Amino acid sequence: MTIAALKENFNSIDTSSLVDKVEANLVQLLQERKLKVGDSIPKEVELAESLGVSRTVIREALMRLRMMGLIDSKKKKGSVITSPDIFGTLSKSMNPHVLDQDTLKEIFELRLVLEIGMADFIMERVTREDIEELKLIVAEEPEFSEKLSFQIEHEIKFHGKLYEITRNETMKKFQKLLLPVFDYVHSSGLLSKEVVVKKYVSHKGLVDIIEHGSAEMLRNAMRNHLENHFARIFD
Amino acid sequence: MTIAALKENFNSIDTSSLVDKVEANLVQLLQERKLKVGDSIPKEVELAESLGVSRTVIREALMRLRMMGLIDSKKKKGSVITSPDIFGTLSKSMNPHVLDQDTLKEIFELRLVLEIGMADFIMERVTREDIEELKLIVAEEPEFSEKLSFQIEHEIKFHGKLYEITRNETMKKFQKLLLPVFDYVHSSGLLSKEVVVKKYVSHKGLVDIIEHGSAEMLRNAMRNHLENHFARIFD
DNA sequence: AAGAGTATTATGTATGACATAATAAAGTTA
DNA sequence: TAACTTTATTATGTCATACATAATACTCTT
Repeated sequence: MTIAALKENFNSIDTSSLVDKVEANLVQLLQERKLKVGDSIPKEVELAESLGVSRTVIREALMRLRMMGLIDSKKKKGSVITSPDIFGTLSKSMNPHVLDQDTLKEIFELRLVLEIGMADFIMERVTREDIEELKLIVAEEPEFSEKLSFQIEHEIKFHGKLYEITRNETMKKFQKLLLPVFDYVHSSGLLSKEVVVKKYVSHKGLVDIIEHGSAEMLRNAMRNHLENHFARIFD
Repeated sequence: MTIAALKENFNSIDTSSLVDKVEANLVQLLQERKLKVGDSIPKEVELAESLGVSRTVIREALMRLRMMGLIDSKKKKGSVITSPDIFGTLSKSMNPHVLDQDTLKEIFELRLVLEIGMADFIMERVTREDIEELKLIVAEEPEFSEKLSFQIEHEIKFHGKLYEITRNETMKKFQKLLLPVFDYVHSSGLLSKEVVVKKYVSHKGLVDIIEHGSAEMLRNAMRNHLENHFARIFD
């Protein structure tokens, strides 16, 4: 047996706590029984008895499930299955103040990646109504002289609509999560370079392409539109 | 006051439990003190005393922080600050078996978005060594006749390397998270359409572009490379 | 039969106790 | 003195019990 194999073996000895096991147990139970949303699971004391552990352990395990968005606990009612919201969990830790700088920058980049990459989904799923709405939003675009908060608000509205067009709820939620971080990185002095407020492809330009262009064109236009941000990242 | 405003107000009445408050309190404490990784926080009993709640509540709150990846608890040592791993939290709930079908499909899409969108970061940050490594990986590409598991393994290796080239750890972790889901959706009968094993831009083609082409070219090539997947999603 | 009041129930909180593992301290041997 | 072993300490992990609280079910009154 090699050293590496030994270590592997050593690491794999069961170091998990009781709560860990109970948690795994419960998750397994949930997926085995194929429970529907709204179904309720056994009471804490029942679980404690049937699994042979204290209610404390059960409670901690249930709390984890709750944090995972698998269940929701109500007094008297007990715990019921809920549609798991993967990003609900994340939203807690996605706090600019608790994340280190490197991670913050990386999240900033992640947003750029998303917006460029989602072009195909926008072009595939955009409707007549979406385009009309986009045009409306663009029409309301604040003047360059107006308050910064207005401009940011408008930015969010426009790009938020783009996410909506993808008809991908997960992506939309993800964006909502990234937003405060993006904002934070953008406005705090985290990025060395200054903001160059050159005008590249405008929102209007993007809408035109969404209406008449192709996915490929949209990708390129979006890349150009985001040039200000990219310029701050790359040398 | 409008109905909506009323409801807003109504929802905002403090319905949070003690644990919620303590949790918020602790998070605030951590960010205020600007604690470094490795620093330890007060013991459970101390916290319980100073905040005037039971140890039970403290423990539940600490467990949440632990799930957020903010702290790590060791016996005797107490709890210490850790570099928050935002996706560590997610990995638990990112279980194909507990996610509903719609979410699974959306995650499938998310991966496609990422791979197309990250072209700029690849082109910006790729090194000579990366390209050599990519070439090596491509050279090892299994024959079309070989076992499917080999091909999948190779896929993961190649695309994993691409994520690595972005030098974005967060993105890489995110991909690692998405991987099992992607795999699950791909192989389970979740997508209506069959897999069309037409050959589009190959891995080798992608490497060529990374070596000699532009970000724009890479985006288009990647889109083409992923056509098999897109075809299964779009009608 | 509708409403008010009461009982029940399951989670939320509090407390105290012991188990366990990691560390520190003390002691032992070369 | 240094290295090793044993013992003590400490903080988290687990357990048990009791009471608080809120949501539901039940009963009684009118």
